Amino acid sequence: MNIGDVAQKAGLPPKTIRYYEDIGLITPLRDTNGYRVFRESDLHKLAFLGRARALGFTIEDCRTLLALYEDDTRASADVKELAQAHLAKIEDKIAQLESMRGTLSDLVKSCAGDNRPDCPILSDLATGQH
Amino acid sequence: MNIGDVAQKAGLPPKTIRYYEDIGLITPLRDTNGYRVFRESDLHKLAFLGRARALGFTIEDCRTLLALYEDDTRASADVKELAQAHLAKIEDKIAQLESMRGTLSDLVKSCAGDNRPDCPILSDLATGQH
DNA sequence: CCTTGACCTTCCAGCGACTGGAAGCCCTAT
DNA sequence: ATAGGGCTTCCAGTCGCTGGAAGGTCAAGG
Repeated sequence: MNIGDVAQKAGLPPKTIRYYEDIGLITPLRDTNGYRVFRESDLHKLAFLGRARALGFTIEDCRTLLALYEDDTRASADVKELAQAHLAKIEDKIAQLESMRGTLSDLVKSCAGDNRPDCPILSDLATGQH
Repeated sequence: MNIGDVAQKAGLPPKTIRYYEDIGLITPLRDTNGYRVFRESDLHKLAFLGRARALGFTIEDCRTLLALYEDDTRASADVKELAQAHLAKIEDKIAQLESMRGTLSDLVKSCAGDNRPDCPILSDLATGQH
């Protein structure tokens, strides 16, 4: 398989796949013309990576997850720990964003949004007082 | 005021303040020795920027907000529009993260987290099937 | 056989918003 | 005189790609 095919099947852009090779996540073979040749195992890894990335794992997490996946003697506890730590970070970020949303939506509601210059959004930013 | 003082008062690291000068958000004066000299108005702007950044506005949004703030003839509608667009982005991001959280917390729950290698988290990543 | 166009290759630069570190000047206190 | 802290600039790195340039390769059509 060439990069275009595998990109389509894995749902990842060719650029991303080349990048993953660069950083050593995959190591496809090479044809005599220099083209990358992907095995089924490469495709499988790419799909794995795509799903892990879609869950928000960092590239380094993905590297670890792949290594765990390929290690028959892994302990599921290690995987779970990684996932839990990641989940905690996501929950932190959600909390942050929800706090922003709260403040912002209050501000938006309180702003007339007309031709006049008076604007509680700017006043709040200027003074930190609501 | 020197950069250290203003950093403390504005709650921003000196590095960030220098960066804000680099990109033209503020233009402090200079002492004969080359040190930056901050006026009250600079401090005020920095505090404004700190609050806007804390609400998640991009630097370019902040630039626009500052300009609106300093324009007596602004229409509050312009500010509101910017804030609303930003709010929408935040809500999108929250939705994304919540979807991740949902999947991840299911996976974490389903994983024994013991010494055995069997792990639904890895199976899910490998196959995309739960 | 030649051309066209789609694919592939590498390499370099840029995104956003800083942050770390090096090298060196300045100022104050002892 | 020296020690320390603070200030300066500049360069590089973060993260995960993404865009673009310059050029090689391949299959189909004329």
